[in-house]
Amino acid sequence: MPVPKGSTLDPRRTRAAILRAATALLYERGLDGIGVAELCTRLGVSKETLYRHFGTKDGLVEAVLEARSDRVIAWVGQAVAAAGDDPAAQLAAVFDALQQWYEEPAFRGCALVNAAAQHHVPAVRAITTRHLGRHLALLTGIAARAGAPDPDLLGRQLLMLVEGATVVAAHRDPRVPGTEARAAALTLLAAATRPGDLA
Amino acid sequence: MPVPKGSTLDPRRTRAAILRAATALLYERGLDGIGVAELCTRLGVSKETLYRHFGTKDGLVEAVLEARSDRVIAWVGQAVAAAGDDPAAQLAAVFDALQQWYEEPAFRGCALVNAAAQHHVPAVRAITTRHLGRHLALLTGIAARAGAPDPDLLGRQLLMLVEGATVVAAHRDPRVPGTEARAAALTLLAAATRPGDLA
DNA sequence: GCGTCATCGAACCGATAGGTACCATCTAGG
DNA sequence: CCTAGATGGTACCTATCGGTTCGATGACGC
Repeated sequence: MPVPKGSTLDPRRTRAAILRAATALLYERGLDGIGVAELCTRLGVSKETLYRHFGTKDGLVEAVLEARSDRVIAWVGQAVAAAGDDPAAQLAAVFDALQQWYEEPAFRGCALVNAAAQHHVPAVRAITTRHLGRHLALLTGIAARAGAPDPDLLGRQLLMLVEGATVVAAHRDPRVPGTEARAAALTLLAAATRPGDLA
Repeated sequence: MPVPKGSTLDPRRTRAAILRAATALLYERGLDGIGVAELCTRLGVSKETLYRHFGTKDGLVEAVLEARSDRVIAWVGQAVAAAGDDPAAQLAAVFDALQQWYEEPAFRGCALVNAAAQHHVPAVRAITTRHLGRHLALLTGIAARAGAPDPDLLGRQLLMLVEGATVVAAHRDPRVPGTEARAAALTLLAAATRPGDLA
């Protein structure tokens, strides 16, 4: 039965629904781990609809990744905003949020970084690079507000902790990396803002 | 012409040659980015030979990853051994070696982590987890020799820096992460071994 | 020297992938 | 109401992939 009896028939809503459902499936199974056919049946969507909205599987993948990056950055940004004005508290909030993410049963590492490891295509790599850039900007902002003498440097070091914690959480015990990375991050922040003490 | 006129015909040597050449290709193109057919032509090896030695493409992949893990760990271990007895110098040597790696034109991130992101298969994940474990043991050893009160914790934090630097180097500027991660690592080490100063 | 074994090259196979075409059917807007 | 557009379902196409098989040929151990 084409067009089930009580359906909504709103292209934008359809597109958003596909995007949301496809995000989870592609993350869980991997970009090449699920075909368009199965994807469609799981989404409850016909191939024609999917291809009309996204043109190609790569188009869908890119849209999924863009949306995911937006969501992640917004999520971390909210955690920071909810942490008040103290830069150290904001930094701690970032890693607390990460730890919370790591403990989700579906956690499989950073979707963007994973995607770039799978599709060596420039488009995907560009999205991932941009994602890391946004993450970096967030961390650099915290470093700057904390009065670090070189906020860009400290921001990059913090980004390494974020990404490293994510990798370790994905491949080893996911219960501790966020917390332990948080401690490391706070140590780096303290050392940077008290230049007389160390190194 | 089967069996070219001046060839060596030594199974072990053939297997090793396949392994070595396949490692580079699979790393550069991705595990699913190159098929067995092209792999064989590039290797100058027939399909039958490849399948007789490795059984299946997954078998080849696993052998490649195992060998790569061995090589990487040995390489880092040598860098540590060459750095003398000072734990801080050993730690610095690790990140210097990493930085050197990042600057190779063919650098594409950690082959093991990339592989795990591509093949969600348990066998590959296990190899990657073991690889991280070996890396962790190395770092924990340095932490212990430095007199850190909780070498396991510091080791895991250092591992995060290693993996994070690798991710950042793969997706952003590869010229600085090693050096900057090295500085962060030394800061963590100093903070851990001087508990009175911070945190 | 002779048989065994390793190897190449090529043909071949079934499965599956991404993508297209067509049509029946339903909603949405006027 | 009635048309236009969105959708589901299905069949289909072509390319490619992993893997198998076979015969020809040469190296190597005995």
